[in-house]
Amino acid sequence: MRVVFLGTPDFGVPSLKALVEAGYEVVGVFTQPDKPKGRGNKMLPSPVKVCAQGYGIPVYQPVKIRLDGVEALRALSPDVCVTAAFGQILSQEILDIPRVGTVNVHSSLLPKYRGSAPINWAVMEGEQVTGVTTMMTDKGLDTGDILLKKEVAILPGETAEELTVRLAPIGAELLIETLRRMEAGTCPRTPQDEREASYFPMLKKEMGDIDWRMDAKSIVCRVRGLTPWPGSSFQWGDGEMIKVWKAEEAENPGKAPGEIICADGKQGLVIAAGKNAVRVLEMQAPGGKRMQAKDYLRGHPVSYTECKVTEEESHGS
RNA sequence: CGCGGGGUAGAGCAGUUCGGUAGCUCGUCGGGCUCAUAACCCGGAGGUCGAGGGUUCAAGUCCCUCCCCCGCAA
Repeated sequence: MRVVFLGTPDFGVPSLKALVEAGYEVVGVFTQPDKPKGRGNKMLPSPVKVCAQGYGIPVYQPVKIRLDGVEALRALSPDVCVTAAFGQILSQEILDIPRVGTVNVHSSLLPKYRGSAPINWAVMEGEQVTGVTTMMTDKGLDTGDILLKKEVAILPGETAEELTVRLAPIGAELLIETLRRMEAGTCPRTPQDEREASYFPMLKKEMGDIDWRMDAKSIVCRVRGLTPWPGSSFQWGDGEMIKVWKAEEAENPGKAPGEIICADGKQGLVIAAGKNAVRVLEMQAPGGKRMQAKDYLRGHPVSYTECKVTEEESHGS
């Protein structure tokens, strides 16, 4: 089978590797163009590109595949296309190119958590189980027929970042099984149940602003789900922004949301929330590195008595 | 050359403006107090101040070069 792989971040790498190692003829890899990234604005290739080059597979980086990538893809005459966190929307014209169709590896139990950040949202919503799904891509956003699904438990305290690392190889395995069964003609294919469907939007930086009026459990879930990007942060009164990397629920002796219950090297940092309170375990100040809250507090005495409480601006969108 | 912060004891920091004996909190080790303790008291160990060069009677501090780390923005 001639396979064309489309993917961009780390999540896709195990799938690409699995394809190659399972003996599929990966004739081309599409990935997002290199972008200036990181300190110094160096141009950085996507993880999938690096992996593809390691195998000597031709790499294509159209800005918008549905506009400037169609001919390149057609020229590869793939039997099947495989996508895994590619990051670009495929047009019907693109979907019509591979003979068998386009298989997508999606990191949730579809039809739940459609959208571009399923892992983050599942964690943010406090789910205890999620998984990966392979599906036939169609014109809609994660709406195609489901092929195979595998459930995976979300561990207590696990962050989206950690879960992504665990899910990626599981997705790769499921992908190979899916292709094998498709070739054997034994792969199930079932339409998604729209009544069960849920869609969650792309992450935005503003989602990282901690709203101390929410209950502590939700805040902790968001901290986990928004790791590593955009991260969760709050502001000391009118002072520095602090990024929270790790937190847990704690008791609130009756303080108002945003009030600092304690902040010293011995007791650690505890801030009142809408319900209960949040104990910050790992934090990071601007310009500083990530560290244990107690370590931070030893060298940075805190004089504020409360944190800025997110005001007015209506959330959502 | 995108903007900016930083590297000082095992950890987190102060000290650098204006050169003059290396400080703080915690940890650690020893001792004490206590029914007891993550509490408290006393004492100790632990540092090529990121690297190299320069200026100087004298450099953590001033000058030059380099290495490494981090935040923002994308």
